[in-house]
Amino acid sequence: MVELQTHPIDTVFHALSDGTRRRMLRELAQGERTVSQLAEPHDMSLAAASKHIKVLEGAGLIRREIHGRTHLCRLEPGPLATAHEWLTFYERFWTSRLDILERLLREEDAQTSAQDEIRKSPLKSPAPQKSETEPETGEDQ
Amino acid sequence: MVELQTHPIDTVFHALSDGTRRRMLRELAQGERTVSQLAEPHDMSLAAASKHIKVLEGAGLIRREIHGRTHLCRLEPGPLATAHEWLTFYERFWTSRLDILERLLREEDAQTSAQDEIRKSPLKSPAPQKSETEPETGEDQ
DNA sequence: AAATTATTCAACCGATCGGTTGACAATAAA
DNA sequence: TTTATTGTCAACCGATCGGTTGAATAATTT
Repeated sequence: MVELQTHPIDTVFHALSDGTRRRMLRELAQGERTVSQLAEPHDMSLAAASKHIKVLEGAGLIRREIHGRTHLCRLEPGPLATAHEWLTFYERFWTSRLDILERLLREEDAQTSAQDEIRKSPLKSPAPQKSETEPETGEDQ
Repeated sequence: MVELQTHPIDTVFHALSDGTRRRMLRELAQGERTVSQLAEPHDMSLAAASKHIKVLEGAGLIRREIHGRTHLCRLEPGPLATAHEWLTFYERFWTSRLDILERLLREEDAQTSAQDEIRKSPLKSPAPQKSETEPETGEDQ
């Protein structure tokens, strides 16, 4: 048993990296659900869904209460807050006006310097550079 | 080639689920870095680090500019903003006073109703229930 | 031209992932 | 007491993950 340290946030981000599990969280945002209620919309065996739920539970994203033969799950927002906080560290990179200006300058620089030698100067961008300043969709699930 | 749809945010959360990659992002928050600069602090082969960098690139979290034989990487905050936004949906669950009250009531209810029958009422919590209201560490990496 | 440096690629490895199936345990309903 | 219902468990499967090594590529230095 080696058990090399796995940071808790590893398991949170891992849990969130699966669409099925994200949909389950969305469902739980509406209120408590049993295991079979959570499983129902997903095209997979109950056992598979049960595993997903266990992953969410392992990440601390949900908690379950056992009432007789049914297990009631509810959202546990703590780890989501932690992940949110973690990402907030990078907020300045997508909000700061300075940074936007910086990026624009870099792109402009890339265009004008497309033909000159790239020898010692460590900040040129000769790559194809498709205009991608807008953040991607976000969407459901 | 089946290629079942993988949501972009899947790859973002997956990229973030690894400590090595999160440390690389932190490093890139300080400024641009070459592949070997990013690899250096990590106890693994350059090839392994290179793979991590490719994962980050695949998730759109970084972008690289090739200058001769060196690859300069820089942070691309868009996907981080997307993930942050995604998590923001759940913000009300960890901020709302109403929700805190709700949770407190639920815990109190659990204590007082520990001995009465749990038959038809769908909102009882008889589980051991260790007090966990505080969000976990957050920390570095 | 030869040697060094920066990086990727391809093949391989064991571990983990996401799914299946079939059996099982426990509760609830007939 | 029998029968359903709810959910887990264990074993298995192919795919992906995170790492290795050795070779290849490409640019720079000597």
